[in-house]
Amino acid sequence: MSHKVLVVEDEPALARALAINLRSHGWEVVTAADGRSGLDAAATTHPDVVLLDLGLPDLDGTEVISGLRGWTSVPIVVLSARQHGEDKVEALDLGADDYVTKPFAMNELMARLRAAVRRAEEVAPTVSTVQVGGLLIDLARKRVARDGTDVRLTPTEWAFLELLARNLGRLVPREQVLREVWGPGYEHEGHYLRVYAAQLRRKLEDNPAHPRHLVTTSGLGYTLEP
Amino acid sequence: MSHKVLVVEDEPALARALAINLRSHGWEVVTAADGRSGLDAAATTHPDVVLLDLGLPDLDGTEVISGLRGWTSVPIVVLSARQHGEDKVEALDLGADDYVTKPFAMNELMARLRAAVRRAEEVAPTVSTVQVGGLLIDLARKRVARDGTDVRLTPTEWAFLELLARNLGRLVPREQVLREVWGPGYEHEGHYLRVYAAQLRRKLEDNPAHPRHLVTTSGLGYTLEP
DNA sequence: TACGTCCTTGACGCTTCCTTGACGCCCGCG
DNA sequence: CGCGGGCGTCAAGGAAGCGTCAAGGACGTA
Repeated sequence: MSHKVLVVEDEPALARALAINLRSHGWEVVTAADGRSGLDAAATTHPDVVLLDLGLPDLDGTEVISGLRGWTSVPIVVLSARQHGEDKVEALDLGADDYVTKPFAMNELMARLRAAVRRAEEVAPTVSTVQVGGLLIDLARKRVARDGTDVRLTPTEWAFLELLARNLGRLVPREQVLREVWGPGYEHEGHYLRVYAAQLRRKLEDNPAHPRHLVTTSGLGYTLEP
Repeated sequence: MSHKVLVVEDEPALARALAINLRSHGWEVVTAADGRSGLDAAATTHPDVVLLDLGLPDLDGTEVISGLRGWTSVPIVVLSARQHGEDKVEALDLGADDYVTKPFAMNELMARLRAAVRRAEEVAPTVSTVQVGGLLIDLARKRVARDGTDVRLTPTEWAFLELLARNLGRLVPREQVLREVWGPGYEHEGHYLRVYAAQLRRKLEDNPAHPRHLVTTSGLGYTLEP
């Protein structure tokens, strides 16, 4: 299956070249043009690896690394123009996984990204399938089985459930659900949440009136409880 | 088996010479005389490799490379009169796989084309045959047999089926089918999907009205079920 | 030129899904 | 004690997607 890389790079030409090359090698690519949006993108898209240029306009590269390391262990590959060892050491110390110096060969960069993802997966293998009670959620095939038999979900129901499954056990805020399932601009359509949470419960819960897995936290959001 | 090469070359004499030589070496050859028709041809004929002359009348060669890399990872071998490294680097960075400078030896060109195809097949190893129920799908020979007897498919039907077969058991999203079978820009032509899914079912399913192999998931896409 | 193959497009009926509205419940707060 | 906001439920309307048939029309070939 294909992996997702977040490219944080402020120079448009290089960002574009990287995106094209990565896509042609089967990566799913998300780009951000500065540190702050890079941190945001990492939080919302959950990439498998981050490719981070140290020379950003808004934040020092080390701040971005710290900002990521505060909450995620996603592998970080640093890209830098500086030849010398000083901030290489600093970056690696802060928690970066690898370091590539400009100019670089695209082949080498690809190899290092692949290696970073591979190492991370050895430590914590990617789950393409999530099990919750009698529920088996197959993220790759976009399917749910309840006690062994397939359950039919509509596209929107699936998008909702998938989002919760990817954040298993974590509370997903109302606004994030609305934004990621219905798109930006729907952050205040709270009614949708209630309708679709009810539909999912009817299809997935043993007792829809007293859900044990798809739990509401009033005023905040929803959680898929293991 | 024979591979298909798309030759994008504006100079008629050279295009003809290339076509003759390639055919005599067992290649199936499709030609295009400018960038735009080259992109079209790539989308409609699905070559195994593209041989691209950078000096085209209508588009910059780099635009052609980007246009291809937006949706396909077919290997690209660039042909150029310019001796020096600048646009070589640019072409390779944009996602070209190899670079040949004019004048060139036909032998060498052949070897590089073969190598490009070989590398591509190593990255995405070809399972040469897929069996689902009474269907035997031979990816290498581009053939389908149903209960032992050959079934005639049109090129488009084949492209559709091949895509599903290469993702056996996985859901292939509507947009991906449209993009990879009809080319970029056709992502919203949902009607094509219905027409061709029906044709394939008529030819391949025991009961076309209740398909057991070519299954559609409403709003999402199609799956070839083992 | 005539023919055959195949892609494209239109029309129609049917099913599925999204959206929206109405209503009742619970709970905190004035 | 009444009120309002967030939540859960049900149902209806319309929009979008799906399956099918068939008629142009482009293209290559006899």
